Amino acid sequence: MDISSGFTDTSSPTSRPRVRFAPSPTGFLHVGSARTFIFNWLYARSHGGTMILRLDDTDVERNTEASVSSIFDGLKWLGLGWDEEYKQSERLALHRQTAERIFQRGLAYRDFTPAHTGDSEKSGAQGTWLFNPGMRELSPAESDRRAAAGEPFALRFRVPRDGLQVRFVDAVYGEQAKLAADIEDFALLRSDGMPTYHLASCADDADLGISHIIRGQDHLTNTFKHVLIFEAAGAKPPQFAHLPLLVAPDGTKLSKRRHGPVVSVTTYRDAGFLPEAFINFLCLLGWSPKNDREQMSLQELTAAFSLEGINRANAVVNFKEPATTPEGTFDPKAVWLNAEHIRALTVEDLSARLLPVVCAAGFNVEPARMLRVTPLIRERIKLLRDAVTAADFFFVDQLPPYDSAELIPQKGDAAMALKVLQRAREVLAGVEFKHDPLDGSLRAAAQELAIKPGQMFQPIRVAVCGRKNAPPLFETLEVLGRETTLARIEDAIRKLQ
RNA sequence: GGCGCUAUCGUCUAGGGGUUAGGACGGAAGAUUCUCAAUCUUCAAACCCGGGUUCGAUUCCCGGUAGCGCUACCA
Repeated sequence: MDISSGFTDTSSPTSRPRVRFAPSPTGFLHVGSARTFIFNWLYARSHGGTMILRLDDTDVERNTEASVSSIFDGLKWLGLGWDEEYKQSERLALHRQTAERIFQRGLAYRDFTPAHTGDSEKSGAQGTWLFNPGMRELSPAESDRRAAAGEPFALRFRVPRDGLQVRFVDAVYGEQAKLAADIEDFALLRSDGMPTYHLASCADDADLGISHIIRGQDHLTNTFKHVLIFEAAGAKPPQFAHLPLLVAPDGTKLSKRRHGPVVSVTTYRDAGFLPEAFINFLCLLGWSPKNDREQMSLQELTAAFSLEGINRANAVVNFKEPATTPEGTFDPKAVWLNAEHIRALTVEDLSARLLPVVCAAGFNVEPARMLRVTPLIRERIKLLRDAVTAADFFFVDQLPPYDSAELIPQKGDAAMALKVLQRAREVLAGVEFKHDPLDGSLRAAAQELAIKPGQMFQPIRVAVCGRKNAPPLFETLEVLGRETTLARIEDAIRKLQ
């Protein structure tokens, strides 16, 4: 008889799914984990379900507090939140009870073999890797005797060795089947009594009433073991949905060691990504709304999300391998999406997000001023950080030094630049500092000097901005004001003389 | 090695027995413009290979190849 699950969806249409994100605190939150969190969250929200955060911290050796706070930092930035929170290390009693129940049913056995020291004899004689010979067949009496004598043991699942097929249906990968004979007698309890990931995870999933397990595809083959555990523990396995993995351009799975900080969520935060843009980007990796939509708000994503839209092939996060320049390393699509989301923000909202970034860069900026500058740079920045270089001249008293040759307009010379600036000084002393009057008077001045408007504007632009590429001139002058403008033109004239 | 999964432009993807194989990012060219952006237009760019099935396969099946995953008293 086959052990199977998931062939029928017994959940009624009205039942609320319960999903969980279960990171193990052994490192920072990386982008693949973030995407798993997001997909779970989206599924829960789009079905009126419950999102659960569970720290899978059964590996005492490798867990760190720093990792816990790093994961919370990342999740907090995403801003999605969750409904319930658990820590596996606080649920050990449940895990042991579950192990005991499985053992009592004869579906697990004690393995007194000393813990493996390494990868040793895995590829040895065929079949021997499946279990430790001798232990599986130990008589109950002998097993009890050695246990009573205090001999340490690991508890192993007694995987059926007949022709049994373990089956489940994956919402993404379809029907899955595997011969139990190809599954090793995996451990449930370590010799120190601590549960393994497989046991703790299944025991908790059952106990917490998890209805859908949405996780990385690296767990696809583990799921056969999990189905075995659920059944042995007398629990109905939940629905499964495995997500294609996020990989680096070289095809290998993302790792900080190999690929650097681009795999950490906080790197995106610190570079000035909008969380909603980052979420949008991650959603497009391995999932598609199938309608050519790309830029989507969280509401739109929630409405569009479905397990059917998830595809099966690994997705490359297309960052540049040598993580040299911070901005140049990100996937160009992520950067583009961020720019799209920036433009979708109201000026007030964008301004409020820009302010702390600019202040953190060392500029002393009033909120009111930021609000006036924001419309001038919003189409010129892709990451929030870009505001620092795009708008610096609005925030300083003294312009940083620039080459006076920059003041010379196209097809002109220093004499023309000087003439332009001197005329501009006169004009700007009298005109009202509003877009239209500035436009009109400066164009008129160009005509008087018999030069093109561009030749008139460029020296002024460089004089007030300190560089050639900048926001539109009249709006810029408006924000800068007469005093600053005239002072900077004065400086420019001095540079030319 | 064993077992499992996957394969459409450089990247993310849509599609699906008969299509000019669609979109997006990035790239190139052009338009617009006071510079830069933004915007608009255009262009280049893909069905891994081999067998079947079929009137017809990129699509369905099988095999190969490649990549990835699991194969721990890690998760």
